[in-house]
Amino acid sequence: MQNRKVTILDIAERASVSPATVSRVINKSVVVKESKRKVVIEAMDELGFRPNALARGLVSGRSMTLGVLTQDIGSPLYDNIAKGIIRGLEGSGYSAILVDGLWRENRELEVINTLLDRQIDGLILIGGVISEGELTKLRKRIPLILVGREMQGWEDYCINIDNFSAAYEATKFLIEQGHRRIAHVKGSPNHQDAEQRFKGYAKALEDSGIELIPNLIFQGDFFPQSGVLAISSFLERGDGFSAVFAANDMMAMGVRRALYQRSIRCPEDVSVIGFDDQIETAFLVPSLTTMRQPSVEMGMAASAALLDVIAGKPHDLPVFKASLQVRESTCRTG
Amino acid sequence: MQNRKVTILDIAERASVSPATVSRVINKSVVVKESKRKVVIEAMDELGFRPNALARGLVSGRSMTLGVLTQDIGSPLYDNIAKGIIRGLEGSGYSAILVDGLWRENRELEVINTLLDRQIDGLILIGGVISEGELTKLRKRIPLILVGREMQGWEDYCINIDNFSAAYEATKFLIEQGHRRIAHVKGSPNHQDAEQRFKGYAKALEDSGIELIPNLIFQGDFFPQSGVLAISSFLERGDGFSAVFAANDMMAMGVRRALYQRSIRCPEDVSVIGFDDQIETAFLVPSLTTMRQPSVEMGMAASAALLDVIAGKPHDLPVFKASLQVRESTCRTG
DNA sequence: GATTGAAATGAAAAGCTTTTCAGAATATAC
DNA sequence: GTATATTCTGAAAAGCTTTTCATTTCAATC
Repeated sequence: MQNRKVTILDIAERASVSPATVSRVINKSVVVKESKRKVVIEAMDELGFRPNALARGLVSGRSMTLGVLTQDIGSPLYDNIAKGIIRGLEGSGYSAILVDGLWRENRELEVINTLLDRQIDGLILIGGVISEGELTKLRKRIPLILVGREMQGWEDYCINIDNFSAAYEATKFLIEQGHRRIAHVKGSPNHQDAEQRFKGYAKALEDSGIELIPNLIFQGDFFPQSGVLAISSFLERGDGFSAVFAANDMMAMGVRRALYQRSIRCPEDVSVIGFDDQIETAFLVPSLTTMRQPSVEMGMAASAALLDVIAGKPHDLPVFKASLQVRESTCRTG
Repeated sequence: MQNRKVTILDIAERASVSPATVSRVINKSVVVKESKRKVVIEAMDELGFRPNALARGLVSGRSMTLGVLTQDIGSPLYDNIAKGIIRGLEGSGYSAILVDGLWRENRELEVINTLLDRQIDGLILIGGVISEGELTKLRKRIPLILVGREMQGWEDYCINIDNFSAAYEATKFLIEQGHRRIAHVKGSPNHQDAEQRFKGYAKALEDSGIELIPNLIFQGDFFPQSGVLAISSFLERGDGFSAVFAANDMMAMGVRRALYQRSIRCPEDVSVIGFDDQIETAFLVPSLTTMRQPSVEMGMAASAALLDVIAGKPHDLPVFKASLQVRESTCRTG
């Protein structure tokens, strides 16, 4: 490790100017005479000077750091949102600290505190189970954007697709294909999007005069295995079904797998529809019909909006819509 | 936003002690008399004091922040490594800034500089294409761990599976199953692991006295689509094959998909083997035979090692081995 | 050439904490 | 009760930059 870091004072000395002037050159905050500017730049190059972000943040009050709270790194949807967020920061001078909350409120609050300690300038929450009360407190302290989650009266700062409508549309699509007995694999309990998707499913059935059969609802957890278990459960209980709507693609894969193991053909015997449109879904056999969620774009919108909020500029959020990707895993029935 | 942040001075005043004493209470660096300690703690609680990490980092020289350079957020393997890294930091007081290098050396060096500006205490590189020269410079400046990449003479700081041997084993497995014409879908050019996997494949053929057929090698990019293109290419060129070894699972899915579209059965007509063992692979139809890579564990080992290096303690890296997961996509031939 | 105003610059403070050093308080030994 | 060693504590410096404020420099005007 090298001896001592080169500071703005070293530059000042070498360029025979005051530290203040060096700072002005770096930040272009005030014009400095070209001759001095040049000699300062040279000095910086020669000494390989890089300003200390900690010191800058301390005095300026802007750390140029954003906090991003995701819930579970490695989950395809959230990773894509995070990717969009980080991509959207490119060229802005901001960096993101990524932490995960593991869908536990305590943990979420704890890691948010470590972010606040680091004097982040803004915060993006992806999903999560923090209570509205805590969120209200939080948003008073720091510029905040919510992705994949909604909050009453805070719509201008939430980025989400309408999960209810999207699930409604997915279910409606199955109904239009002639399906009457449509099973549903729910996402994790307490996940807002999972709840909304379930409600959209239920409403679509209701609007079509189809009775909702509790035996055809399975409480999953967004992992593929729960799709497998769901099929076991449905079959065991004996209520027939010709279609399954899974609250995400991974569970749909599990469903598909379980059908295959029991020699139930997809889509001829049972149609399967997923949610999210993970990149792999188009390559499955059969390829998966699913509701696409523009996750990367949503992430990018989140960071763009947050930067505007921080800068005190007006921001507007694009409306994101889920779109049905009809592929091979669904077909007309009866 | 609230008026002014509460500082250590406010606490000092309220507790009628010096700021130094407050600092000592916070850091437990020196014992302070119990009576004072108590009153300081009370003052902190009442005022909701949280120390400013920027100021701490500036004076102490330790930012308690690590940099993590991944290449492409959203890639299953790397996300799992990142997950392991972040998970491994839990309870250590360290946070991670995650940046992506997009497999472009320029970009990688640039984002590393922004990390260094933030006075990170250590750096983990996941994959990447930074030249060995630059790496050598870098490791003199800052504690460094490489994951998913190797460097001559720097083995103590690299965490990786032996991609060559793993690919050798995968190919050997196919050969033992009676396959002679084994195609290979390569990973992205310049990716070290992709190269190694190809070499392992080639060596296994050679050791078994099987000629390597250039027409049965396809240059992929780790995305599923290249698996599809690979099959087109193989078939077009007319050299028959009974097995395909894809350098990762996503390409294997593409391969599987393309076979299906041409009514080539898997595994009866063509066996397919992947690499990485993404969570979904066990649920595919047919489930995918693949080389498992313990990605999360590798990430956790990386942060554990880095923390040791930073602390000046000796560290030792576990050896990670890929393990073949035999599933349904492969079978005996001939 | 003196005067005025604008532009450029420097000195010093500020931002918040840790750490050093010296001094005060307390305990121990005689 | 004094001398000595120990334990605590506070003042001040240090860490590196930005920002304020005052001053200097310079160009423009009369």
